[in-house]
Amino acid sequence: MEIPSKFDARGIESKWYAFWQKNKFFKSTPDEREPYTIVIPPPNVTGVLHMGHMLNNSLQDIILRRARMRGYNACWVPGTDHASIATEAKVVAKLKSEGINKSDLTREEFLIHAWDWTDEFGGVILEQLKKLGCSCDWDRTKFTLDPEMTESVLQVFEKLHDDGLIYKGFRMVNWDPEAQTTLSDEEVIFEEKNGNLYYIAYQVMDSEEKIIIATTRPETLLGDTAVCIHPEDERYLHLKGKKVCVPLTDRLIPIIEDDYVAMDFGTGCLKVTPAHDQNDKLLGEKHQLDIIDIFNPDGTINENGGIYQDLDRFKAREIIAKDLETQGLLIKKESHRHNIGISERTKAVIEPRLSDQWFLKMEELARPAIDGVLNSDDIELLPEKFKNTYRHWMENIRDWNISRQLWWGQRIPAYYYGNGKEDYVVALDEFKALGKAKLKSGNDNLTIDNLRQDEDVLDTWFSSWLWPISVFDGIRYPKNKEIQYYYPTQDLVTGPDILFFWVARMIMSGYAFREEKPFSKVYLTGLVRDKKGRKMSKQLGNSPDALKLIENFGADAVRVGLMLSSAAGNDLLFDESLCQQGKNFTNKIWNAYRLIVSWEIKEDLKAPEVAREALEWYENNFEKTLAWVDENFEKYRISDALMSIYKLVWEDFCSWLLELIKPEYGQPIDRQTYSKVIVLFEKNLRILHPFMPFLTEELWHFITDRKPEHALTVSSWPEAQDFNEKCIYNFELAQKIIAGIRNFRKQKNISHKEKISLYINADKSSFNFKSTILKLGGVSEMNFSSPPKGLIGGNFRITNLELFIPTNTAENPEEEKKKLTLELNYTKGFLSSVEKKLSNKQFVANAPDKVIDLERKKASDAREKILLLEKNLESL
RNA sequence: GGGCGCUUAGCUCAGUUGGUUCAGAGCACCUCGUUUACACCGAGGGGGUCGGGGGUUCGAAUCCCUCAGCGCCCACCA
Repeated sequence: MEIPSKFDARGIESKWYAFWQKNKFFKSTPDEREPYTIVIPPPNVTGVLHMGHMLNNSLQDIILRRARMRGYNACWVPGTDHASIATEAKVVAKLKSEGINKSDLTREEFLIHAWDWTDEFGGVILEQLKKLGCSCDWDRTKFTLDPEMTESVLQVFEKLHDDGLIYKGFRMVNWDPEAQTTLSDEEVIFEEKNGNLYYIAYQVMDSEEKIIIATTRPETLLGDTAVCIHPEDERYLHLKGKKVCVPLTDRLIPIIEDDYVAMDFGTGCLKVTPAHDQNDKLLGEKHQLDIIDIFNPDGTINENGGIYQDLDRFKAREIIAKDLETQGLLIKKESHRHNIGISERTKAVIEPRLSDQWFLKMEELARPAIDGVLNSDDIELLPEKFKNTYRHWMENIRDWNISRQLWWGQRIPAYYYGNGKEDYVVALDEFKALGKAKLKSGNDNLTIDNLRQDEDVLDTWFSSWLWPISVFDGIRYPKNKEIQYYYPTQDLVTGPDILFFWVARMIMSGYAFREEKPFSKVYLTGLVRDKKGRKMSKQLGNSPDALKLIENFGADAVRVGLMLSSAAGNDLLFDESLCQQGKNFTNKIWNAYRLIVSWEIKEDLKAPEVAREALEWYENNFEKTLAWVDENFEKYRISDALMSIYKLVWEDFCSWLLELIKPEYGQPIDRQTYSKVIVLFEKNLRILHPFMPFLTEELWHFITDRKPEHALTVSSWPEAQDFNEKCIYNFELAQKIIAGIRNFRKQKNISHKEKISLYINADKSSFNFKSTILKLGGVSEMNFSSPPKGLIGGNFRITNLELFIPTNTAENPEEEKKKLTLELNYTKGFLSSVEKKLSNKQFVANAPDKVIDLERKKASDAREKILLLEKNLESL
């Protein structure tokens, strides 16, 4: 049967994935083995695979596949996140395109649409992970809105509320006018933008004077309830106690004094808008100011804005500025760079807004999480530099706004039975709520109809922070077999962008609800960027289609391409050429296989010396590399591990071992050599398998004659053995000699087909890998002696060996002489510099012995070389 | 504004406690080579004042100071 010379990934990937699935190789149930657990960072249920997912999940798969091969009970729990705000925004947009407004729907109707959408697109991304080769236990797939997951979330809410950690507060929150919900502080990103600083004149009452105030947001003057000056600001002392008129209105507001005002910024005067600024709110509370909210939820001006009602906030800013100008109240306008908060999801400019929201007190929860990561090393954060960021955030942690004015998500289990602020109870369902409400109110006549459930839902992260526990149902059943077995999990692999959103909170929830860390190691990957270093984004269109990549290059190639240049924590500058490199590698392995199986085996043939040498070296070399690979895996230096395997297979196995044992064209190979090569090839496949699962599985079945239900996936990771360092060193010497010979041929224009003879000034008995040099150097005769006098040719050095190759072509003696003289002078110069160093008393006194020995050796080598060069010069 | 980190070959990065794995790897590049597994290949080669300056040391890519450039996180002086 003809084997194609190019490896075609397409045909085999789905075949092997189905095979693995059918045999339940990825399925995990608790048993007597040690578990190795990873929970997936759940992607957005309606998301599609992007480069970040590919990187992140390839890493998890590589780590987990190796663990599985090493005999652990490997369990990778997959799942998706309901991503309340992102998904709800998508559903709203879709409905809008069908002519349906969210506001026209009831909550129940909207949720039906949302679930339809989820059922239609949900899980697409999980199918895409299968294409990548991810070895998840799909029977365990979870969704953060699954009934039991939701129940866990509500149970946690109830507990935290009972413990007094969850409270309701009227606070300044981040309002997203686009999604019309509040956001947590973490969901707001700040961007430096150009804006204007407007200088506006406020007429002081009972005075001719006007007071000038600088602001970036003139439209908020509609909500001004005071003007504030510094109590010691001499410029304004005489205005104390007076009132000013808010421009464009007839409202009078007081001038108040507070040392919060910076005298040196703007005009030293501040307008106070308690409804729309955090600091103004504090000022307002301190000075008991009125609060005038001027915005509707969608960011338009409300009825408090008089003639400006219904204008969008940015339009209102424009028009108000213009009106001020016409009235001569806009003194000046200067450009000003400042930070603007933007919604992470919708990119809308955040509006600070006062409202009733639910908060979670964080300080107490943070304490064990700080200790576990920073003091006790209970959890390891990789790379370590993130420890600092983590510390800073945790030590300055603020209460978490967990309520969202959305419908898609877990509805807050608070039930109101009266109109008072505290007239509510928290319970898992309305029946339990009723009982509690009767008890709390003392009113036995309450019925379910008297209860109103809070309208808000919980922040998505309030369900995902429980993920490592709730996927094993450890909230509802803390003693169940699964959670006891799989928890704490081993590794968490995710991007640094969700360190606070998710990782830190999981750590807190782990200690809070299990009194134990959720995972031992956190591996934070870099961000995937394009080759120009720009973030990948839809707008830029620089994000390659992940599935297209798999189709074009094959999943193995894409995985290798991603891993080859992604050191932990470093951003990955992705370029398709990386995948090409991966594809070239798959092809190289494929062709090595083709070569091996093309050999005809002859049973009574004796193994040639050169094959014996090569195999001995490769066996040792393999063990050395394996030890290094294992070490890198322990340090989570996955790309380094892959690189050493890459070189082992491509250079050592293909370019050296196979070239050495390859029989002459058309000749058979002996059984012994063949069997050994197969064993070694199979070992290569095993260490390659976590990186390239499909290709290796395919080849493994070709070269082994195991039963069909066996698989490389569930074979074993090779156990590192002792190796002979000396053997490896000697082979390297032989490699250098061969390279020297090849260089020599090139210089002297001697074809590689032409046999040469070689003189080496070494003891024959101490010289290994003779046959290797004979074969790859094209050497017909090796003499372990100095060349006879008068022989024409050239010589060169490899470490401490002197080599001489006779040639037929006569050298130009003058040229040769010149070259030798040059080298002689150079060596003499080198020697004198070393001797000078050795005669330096300070050096001899302070340098360690091994350094001095080294210098002495350098000197003696140089002396030897000088002698040799002089001898050669003489003979010319 | 505060904190953290980075700067080594054309590109992406290694470089552990200062001293033989110290100037490295992969890719790219240049030269040569295809009846002989693979041109998605082979053999060979060039290429770096280790961001600049200063210091400590017998010895610095590595430690200290300083300057410059870049990146990240945190922080609502309107």
